[in-house]
Amino acid sequence: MQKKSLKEQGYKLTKPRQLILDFFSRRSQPASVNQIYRALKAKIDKVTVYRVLAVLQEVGLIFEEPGEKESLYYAAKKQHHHIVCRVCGLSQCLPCTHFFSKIKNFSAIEHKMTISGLCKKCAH
Amino acid sequence: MQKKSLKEQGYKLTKPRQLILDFFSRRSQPASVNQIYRALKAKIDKVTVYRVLAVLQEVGLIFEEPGEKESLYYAAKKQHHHIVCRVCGLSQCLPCTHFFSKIKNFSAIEHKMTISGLCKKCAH
DNA sequence: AAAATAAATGCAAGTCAGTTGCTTTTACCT
DNA sequence: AGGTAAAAGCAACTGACTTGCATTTATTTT
Repeated sequence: MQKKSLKEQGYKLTKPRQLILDFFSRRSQPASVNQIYRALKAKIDKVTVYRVLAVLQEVGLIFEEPGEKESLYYAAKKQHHHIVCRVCGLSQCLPCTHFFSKIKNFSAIEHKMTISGLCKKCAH
Repeated sequence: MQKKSLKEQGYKLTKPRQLILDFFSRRSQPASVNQIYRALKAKIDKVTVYRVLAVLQEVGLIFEEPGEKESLYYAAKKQHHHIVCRVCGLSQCLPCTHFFSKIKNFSAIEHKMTISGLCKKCAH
């Protein structure tokens, strides 16, 4: 189960970490730092949100996502494709297998694709 | 030619705008705001770089690009696909027709694709 | 179960990208 | 050349994210 993973990798299972894991277990869409912070404002500091997200990412429990409006998005599952509304930032995930053919309720204007890896120089 | 386009669309052809257009005519790869600013530091203010880039983009002389290291990248030609080195930020453009089969000198780790458009709610 | 301790949190202050307001300068029109 | 609207420059601001440090807390040891 999820909660063991943190301990297994030598991290403490603290209240803020629990709260953010719970947040993601209740939510299927990606979330920005601010969305997470707003949801937990009463309970944890914003700095802590950043730090917890960094740890959870390191441990592989959440993943960074590209988003248009606010800069960093995170999600509980690694997903490679999404459509993002340019106006309100609404983000919808597309399973790879379905891809273009399944886009609904969106007038697609353009796409951007980035393949990140290591160039010859940096690959040692 | 390029320089007419600005005037044709009702914009003045000022020194900062010339300098940035020249910068792009000498450069085939995308550039970040800071790269542009560093190259022209002696001659124009950073705020001006931002404002000129906004105008040139509006007029269609340059285009925004996704980049990994510094946030905003601009290029003189609209290109949809690139590979970005996670370590040094080196960015290489892929003509759509060639795509994956042509990637050289890169060990691709993963890709991200974003289709941006308008969701039902925002499309009016 | 209580004390010890290393790690994590919270707070304050800092950095860095990008923006805004306002005064001065400049391209272009006559 | 002179007038004027647009653009540049400067300073100060915002918002995302980071860092340093003192306090708190989850786990270890007894």
